[in-house]
Amino acid sequence: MHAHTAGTEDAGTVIRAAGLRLTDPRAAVLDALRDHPHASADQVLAEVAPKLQHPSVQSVYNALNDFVAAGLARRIEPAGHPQLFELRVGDNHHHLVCTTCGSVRDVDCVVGEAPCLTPSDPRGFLIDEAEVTFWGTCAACAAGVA
Amino acid sequence: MHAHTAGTEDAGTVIRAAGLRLTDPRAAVLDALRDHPHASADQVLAEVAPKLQHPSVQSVYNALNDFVAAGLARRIEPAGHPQLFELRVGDNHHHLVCTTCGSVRDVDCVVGEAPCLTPSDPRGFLIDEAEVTFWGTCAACAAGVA
DNA sequence: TTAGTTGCAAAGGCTTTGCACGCGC
DNA sequence: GCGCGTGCAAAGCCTTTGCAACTAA
Repeated sequence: MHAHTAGTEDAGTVIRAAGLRLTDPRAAVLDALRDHPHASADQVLAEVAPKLQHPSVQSVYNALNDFVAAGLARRIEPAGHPQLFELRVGDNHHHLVCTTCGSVRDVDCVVGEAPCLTPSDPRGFLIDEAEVTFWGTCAACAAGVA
Repeated sequence: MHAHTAGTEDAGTVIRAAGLRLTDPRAAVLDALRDHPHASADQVLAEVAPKLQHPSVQSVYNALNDFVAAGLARRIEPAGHPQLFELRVGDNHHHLVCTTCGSVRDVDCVVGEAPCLTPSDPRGFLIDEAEVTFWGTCAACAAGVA
C-alpha cells in the first residue's frame, strides 16, 4: 500500500525514510511540493512562508537540493525559466513546457517502457537517463490570457 | 547543392539570406559556430576575440540571439550549464549531455522521423517541438580525465 | 553531546538592458 | 540619410556559499 511517489504518507515519515533529519522547513517544503507538483523555489517559499517563522530562501533551496540528492524529488530545468521541482520520481514520465509562461504539465511516456532511451550512437557516453520535453503553448497562453 | 545547415556557403550570404545585416561581429560569430558546433557565448567570444578589434560580450549575445530569432541557430540549454548554440536546425536531432563537464554531442533521432513527437495527451498544449536529451557521462569524464 | 540545519548576509555566474556613437544598406 | 547594430557600462535574476547559533537524534 505504499505510494511510490511519497504522496500519501506522513511528510515526516517520508523525509526520515530518505535518511534526512526531520525539520520544520523540510516538512513544509515537502507539503508545498505536494500541493504544487511543479513548483519553483520562489513558489515554495511563498507557500511555506505562512507556516514558518522566518522562512529563508536558502533553507528552501537547501531542502529542495537535499530532496533531489536523496531521491525524493526531481529537478526540472525548463530553458529560460527558473528550475522547478516535483515529487514524482523514477516513473519515466515527461513534460510539456509552455514556452510563454513556463508552466509544466506531466505526460506519461508514449510507449509504456523506455521509448527513446537508447540513442542510435552513444558516442562513448554512459547514458544515465533520457529526458523528453515537449515545447509548446499552453491552453491559457494560446487563449491570449497570457 | 545547397546545404540546409548553412554550413558551406559564405557567412555573409547566409546572414543576409536570413534577413540580417552583415556586420563583422556577426560573421565572426557564425564562423565560430561552424568551428565549434556546440559553443557557449564565452567560447564564441574567445573565438572571435582575435578577429575583431573590440569584441564585446553583448555583441556576441546579440548576434547569437539574432541568429536564433532568425532561425539560423538553435539554442541549447543544458540544465546547470551555460547555454550553447548550434547551427544545425530543423533536422530533428537530439543531444547527449555530460552531467559532469557539460559537453554536448549530437545524436540522430532514433527513429527516422519523429519518434516521441506525439505526447499521449497534449493537455491542451499546442506542441511546437519535442526535445530529447540523453544525460550521462562522456568518455573523457568516465575515464577520470575530468 | 554532536553532527546536521537553519537563518542571515553576501557573493557569484550568466544574461539582459540602456544609451551614445558608428556603420550597413 | 535612416535605422539597425555595436560597444561600454551597469543592472538583473537565480542560485550558491560562508559562518554563527540552534536543534534533531
